[in-house]
Order: sequence, then structure tokens, then C-alpha cells
Amino acid sequence: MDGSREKGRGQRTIFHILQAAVETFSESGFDGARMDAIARRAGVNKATIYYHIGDKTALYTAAMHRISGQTYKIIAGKAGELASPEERLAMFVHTFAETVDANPRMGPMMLREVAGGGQRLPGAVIEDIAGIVGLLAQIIDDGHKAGAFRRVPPFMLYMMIVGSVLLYKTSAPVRQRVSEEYGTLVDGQEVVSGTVAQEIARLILNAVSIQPRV
Amino acid sequence: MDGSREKGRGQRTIFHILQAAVETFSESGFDGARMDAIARRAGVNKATIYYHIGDKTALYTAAMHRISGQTYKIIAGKAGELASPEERLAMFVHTFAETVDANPRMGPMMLREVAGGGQRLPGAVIEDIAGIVGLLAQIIDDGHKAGAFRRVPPFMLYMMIVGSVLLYKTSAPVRQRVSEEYGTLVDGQEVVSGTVAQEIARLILNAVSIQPRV
Amino acid sequence: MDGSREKGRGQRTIFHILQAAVETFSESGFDGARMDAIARRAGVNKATIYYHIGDKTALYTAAMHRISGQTYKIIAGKAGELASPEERLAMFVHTFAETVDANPRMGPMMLREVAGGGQRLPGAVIEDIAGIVGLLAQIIDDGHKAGAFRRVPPFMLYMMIVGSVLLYKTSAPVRQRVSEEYGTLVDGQEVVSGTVAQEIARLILNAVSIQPRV
Amino acid sequence: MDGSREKGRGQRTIFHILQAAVETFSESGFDGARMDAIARRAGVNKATIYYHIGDKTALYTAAMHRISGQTYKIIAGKAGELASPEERLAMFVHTFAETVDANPRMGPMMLREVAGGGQRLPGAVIEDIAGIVGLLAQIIDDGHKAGAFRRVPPFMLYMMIVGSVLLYKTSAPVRQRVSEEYGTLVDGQEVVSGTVAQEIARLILNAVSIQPRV
DNA sequence: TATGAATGAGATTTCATTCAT
DNA sequence: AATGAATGAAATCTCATTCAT
Repeated sequence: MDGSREKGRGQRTIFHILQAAVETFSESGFDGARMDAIARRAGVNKATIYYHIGDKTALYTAAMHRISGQTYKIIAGKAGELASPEERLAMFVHTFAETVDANPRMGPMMLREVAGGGQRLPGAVIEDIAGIVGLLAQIIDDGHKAGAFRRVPPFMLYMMIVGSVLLYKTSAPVRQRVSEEYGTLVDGQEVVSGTVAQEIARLILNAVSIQPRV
Repeated sequence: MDGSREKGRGQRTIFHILQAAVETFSESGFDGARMDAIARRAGVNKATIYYHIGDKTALYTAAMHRISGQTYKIIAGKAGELASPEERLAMFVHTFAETVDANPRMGPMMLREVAGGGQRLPGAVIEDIAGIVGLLAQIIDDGHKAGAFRRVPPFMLYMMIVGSVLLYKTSAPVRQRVSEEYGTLVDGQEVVSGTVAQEIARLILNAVSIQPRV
Repeated sequence: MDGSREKGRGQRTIFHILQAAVETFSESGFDGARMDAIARRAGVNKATIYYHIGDKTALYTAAMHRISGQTYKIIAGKAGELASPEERLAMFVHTFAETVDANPRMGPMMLREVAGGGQRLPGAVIEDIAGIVGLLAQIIDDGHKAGAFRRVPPFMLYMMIVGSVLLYKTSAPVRQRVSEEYGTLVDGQEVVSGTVAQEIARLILNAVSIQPRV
Repeated sequence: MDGSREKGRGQRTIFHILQAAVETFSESGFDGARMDAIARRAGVNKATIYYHIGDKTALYTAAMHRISGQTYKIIAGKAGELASPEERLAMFVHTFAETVDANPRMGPMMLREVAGGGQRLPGAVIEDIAGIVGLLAQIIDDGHKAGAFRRVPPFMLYMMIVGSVLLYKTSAPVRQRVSEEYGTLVDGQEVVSGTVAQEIARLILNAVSIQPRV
């Protein structure tokens, strides 16, 4: 009727749907997620999802891309700011950890994708990942040329960083259950939330450096 | 009458079912796995699964436990053999990597569990994991007392090892797709399968050591 | 836009489903009834039942309540019309018999519920029954105060009425089979349908009265 | 092995099976009963039922007949003992009530059969019922000739008796739930267990008699 | 006489998707 | 742009029955 104020109604609906999709897929995986649940979470009718976005696969693709795209943009944005490879590597870990912090849905989605052999990874997401690994490869390469870093396969290092960060962040509930069984032995000096990134960055730097800073 | 040949008919059936379950859950996750597919793979009627084991959840539990139990036994079996903490830590990584090699189903199952917050992890599996982390904690502790290792939260180190190994092994298909996009830059010196464990062990030792051996 | 003709599409569907459910549960009992059969009878897809009503138990509850509610309303509607307790008691029996006539599904459903100890009786149905027994108790009480009726436990009387009516109406097929074995002896003067209610009302009045009218 | 002491092993097994069948069918009806449950209750393997008795229908037939046969024998046994029709009618009600007391499984089974139109009633059971109704018809007939009873359709009277007794005995749980809703009004003078038969006998005699004894 | 194991057929329930409005 | 209603296909689970021993 009026229309003028309804200008971006569709856009807002799509936004809500994608948000709900990211949350639901992250919690339950592709097969575990129910279109019903996503619709309810988004506050729209199920048919609306099909109207705006398409079937379940299309929705999944859109949700994944939203996340990987955000991550790539953030990391790439901070990449060029610093000079020394050491600083850039540490920054890489920190930024990645912050991204995961800001987007807690990312971890589970990525882990599931890896577990599934990436069958469902859409091309756009692959490009984002390739971009991120490329940044890391550049850092390592520069560090090697400067005599600071050993030659380390960048993808392996990426997996080490991603694995450490994602698993540590995501595994909080598991860790809690394990602690209940083994008590202090396991987590004698519980890592304080917030310094996790520092701890991991230190380990990674140590792992890679020729003359570690201890 | 004699029965000797029929001694373990049921046992053998159960074995086949669990095997099929491990494979299928590993490939498709809990929600993606179909009881039908598991039954076909095991060469039994669907109802036979329910007769011997129970519903889907019970089957999942049994399958998970079979894997985590095997892993724990293998790692614990090799734990006490060596003296120096460095050697024991390297051995830990190697053994873990070998286990993953021998049991390619383990990675995906664990990653999915972590992604799901371990909701479905049965207590028995938690115990196995706690056992493994306990072994690692002991190694770190000994190393620290001997002045060789820094104090590192054992669970974080465990996640770093597991993340590196699992992700690297599991992500082969993803890596391949990434390589196709970005070429040599990403994986200039492709890690030869088999030395992956060595590479990771070196990185981990470096990361942890006060005086790294380079 | 107009919607007037579609106003009650869902309502009409629900009506058909409940109708089919009443018939099927009445014929076959809860366990004997098939959701498939109910759906076919209602002319809808099985999933539509789940969409509108819920699972088998919910459907059973809804079907039971529809019947007990109707019965209560009819009997309560006629309760206050007459003055003398005798007339009211006779009317009670007649009305009940008419209800059973009009609703031939009621008998079997109630008998099965009683046979099952009422395990599945939903609270709403219990309330309807309690309402009916309450009306009867009032009649007996009034009759007793007027010196016309003996003190009779109302629930027992209710069971006598219900038992007579339901069993007699419902047992037609059994009776037929019995007659074929024993011939005229058993049902020498076969009760003409339609006067059954009168006959039962007379018996009940006789049973309760201090000065029976013969 | 020995065999001599094992003489009646099969008989005892059959006995247990039938017992379990009667209980289970009575509680759950034909469709609700599970062969599994019956076997467990009887303490035998499911296949043993098939070996000794046959399929579910055969088992049901055997269980029903066991009950109806017992009832007929008891009632017939006491039928000829007394002279006056009034005494014989009262005795009929008492004996029937006692039988139901002694065999609490009978009520539900009969009610369900009636509800189901007797589809599953085996011929042998029909004969037992016909025999019982025949006895009652004889009593009424004698009473009528003696000027004591009105002419009452015997099958209707049978239904009244059966209905009253069965429903009242069987409906205990339902009654309890109703009482909880309506309190004292409904069951102000709760019929003391044990005098139920007396109360019903009195009502029935009253109903049938020309000169009731009050 | 009795049983553990196995199964085919079928029951209930779920879910992604479409249709009419 | 959005939805309530409906559904086909398929998934999980059950159960009476049989077979080999």
C-alpha cells in the first residue's frame, strides 16, 4: 500500500533468514538442521525461505559464504599493516582468534566441512579460504627470506593455527566434561579466556622460528 | 550340538554392524547417516541392528566407543617405553598420527563431535579422551621438571596436536580443491604423506621446548 | 484477498480427520487402528494429520473428547426440563440411549477404555464423564429425598445403565452368533430395536424404586 | 537326559504361556499385546510359543477359551442347587461376580470382544456364552411361570448383569479419577468391595420382580 | 523340547518442498 | 512479499514369524 517505508522489507527478511541459517547449521550441521527450525528462528514462514533464497543447499551455501567472506575481509584488512614477519604472524593468529570470537558459529561450520571432506563447500568459500592461506604463505615466505623462519608448509601451519584455535574454542563443553573426570591434572593451569590467542601465538611463533624468543 | 562353528554368530554379526556404523557415521555424521545404509553395508537386515544393538543413538555410542577405546589402548601401550620427555612427546605425536592413519574414520567422527559441542559423546568415550590427555599432561609435567619444556596447558597442546593431525589428514580433499585455485603458492613443497607426522612432531617440540633443537 | 470461501479450509480438514479417527478407533481400538487407514478415510495425506493434530495419541485424545463432549452436552441439555425424579431418570436413560444410537461409535470406544483401565482417557473426557455421573447423582438424590428412590450408589447405577445400553447395542453381532447356536430359547421375544430404551428404562426404574410401577 | 522327571515339562510350559497370554491380552487387547511380552512373562523364548501353540490368533483363541470355559463350568455347577427362581437369580449374579473376582482378566477381555463386535470370538467361546445365557433364560422362564418375574428378554438381562458387574469391577481406576474431580457427590456412599455383588443382585431382582422385596 | 538369531513387511513419524492465495 | 495448508518420499523403528541348531 504505502511501499515507501517497506522499501527494504525483503532485505531485512533475507538478513534474518541468513542469520538463523548460520546459527542453526552451525549448531546442527547440514543434515541435522531443519528448515522448520530455521524458519521459526528467523520469524518467517518456511515458504518464505524458498521464495527468497531457494532450497536447503542454496541456503547452506549462502550461510557459509557469509561467514567465510567476513573472515577473509577482516584478516586481509589487517595483513599489510605491520612490517616484521614475526609481528605479522602473531597478528595473524590474533586476528583469526578474534574473528572466531566474534563469530562463534564459524568454528563448528568449518570443522564439519572438513569432516565431510568439504563436499558441500561452495566455490566462493573455497576462494576465501585460499585467500587466507595465501596471506599466511606470504608471511612465512618473507620470514624465511629474512632468516627468521624455518620453511614450513603453509597449509600445515594454517591447519595448526585453525586447529588450535577452533578446537580450543569449540571444545569448551568437552573439556569441561573431561575435567570432571580427571580434575586438576588435566587443566592444572586453566588457560584464562582472552589469553588463549596469546598462548597460541607464542606456541606457533616458537614452532616456526629458528631462534625462538621463549 | 557342537556349536563350535556357530559359537560367535551373533558376535560376528555385531562386529560387522559396528564396522559399518563406524564407516557410515564417519562419512556422513549422525544425522546424515542412514540406518538403511549401515544395514546394507553390514550385510544384515535393518531389524538385526535393532535386535543386537538398539536404536540409532545406541549404535552411534557403540561405534564411537569402539574407536576411542582402540586409540587409547594403542597410545597408552607405547607411553611408558621411553625415558626422555622429548622422546615421549615425539612418540606421542607419531603414535597419534599412526592411529589416525590406521583408523581414517576417527578424524571425522571426532571433529564432528567437537563441532557439536560433544553433546552425543558417551561417558565411555569421554573417559578414553581424559586418559589420553592425562598421558600428555604427564609428559609435559616431566619435561617441565627436567627444565626442558615450558609450562603449556596440556589440553591446549592436545588440541594443537589433534587439530594439526586430524585437520591435515582430513582436509586432503579440501586442500586439493584449494590448490586447484591457487596453484603452487599454497603448497609449494607438498608434504609427502608419511612424513607429516615427523613435520608435526618437530613443530610441536619446537613450540614447547625452551631450547629448541631446530 | 476475499478468503471467505477459504475461511475454514483447515477447519474442514480437521473435521474430516476427526470424523475418520472416531470411526477407525471405534472399529479397531487404539492399537488396531492404522494412521494410514484414518488418512485414507479422511481423504488426506498422512502427513496432514500430523500437521494439524499431532501424533496418534493426540489424535486419539481429540477423537475421544469430541464424542464425550457431545454426549455430555446433549444429556445436560435435557436434564433440567422435567420435574419428577422418575421422569428425569427415565429421560436420562432415553437420552443416553438416543445418544448411543446417534453415535454408534461411542459404545466401543468407551468399552475399550474401561477395559484398558482408562489409561488413555484424557482429562477432558474424564470431566465430561464426571459431569454426566453428577447429573445422575442429583436425580437419585432428589428421588431419595422425595421418598421415591432407594439409596443407590450413583456410579454403580451409571455403570448399570451404560452397561445395559452399550452392551446391548454393541453386542448385536455376538447375539446373532449366539442365537444361531441356541435358537429361540435365548431370544424368544427378540427386543424390537427402538423399544430397547423403554425396556431398559423400565428395568432401571424398577430396580431403583421403592414402590415400583410394574 | 533323564526324561522321567521331565514328563510334563511341555504341559507346564503350555500352562505358563497361556497364563501369560491371558494376562497380557486382558491388559492390552489383541492388537496391543506383543508376542515378545507374552514370552517374557511366561519365561520362555518367543519361538517356544509357536512351537507349542501356534500363531498369535491361535494363542488368543486358546486364552479366551480357557477363561470362558472356566466361567461356564462354575456357573453351571451351581445352577441346579436351589429351588426358588429368586434364589437362583441372586445366586447367578453372585456366582458371576465371584467368577469375575477370581478371574480379574475376564472382564477386560469380554468387554474388548464386545467392543470389537466379537470378530475374534472363537466358536468354542460362543458356545460357552450361549450356555450361560441359556441358564439365565431358564431361571427367568421358571420365575415367570411361578408368577414371580416379569417377562424380560434374557439376553438383555444378561447384558445388564454382565454390564453392571464387569463395568463396575473394571472401572475402578476410572472411578477413582472421576472421584478426584467431583469428590463426595459422586461416590458419597462408596460401595464397599465385597458387597458389590449383593447390591447388584438386589437391583437386578428388583428390576425383574413383580413384587419387589425392597 | 526349546532357543538365539534373523528377517520381511509394515507401522509411525519426519521433512524438504510446493501450491493456492 | 509472504503464508497456511498440504504432500510425496523417505527415515526410523516395530513386530509376528521362521530358521538352524
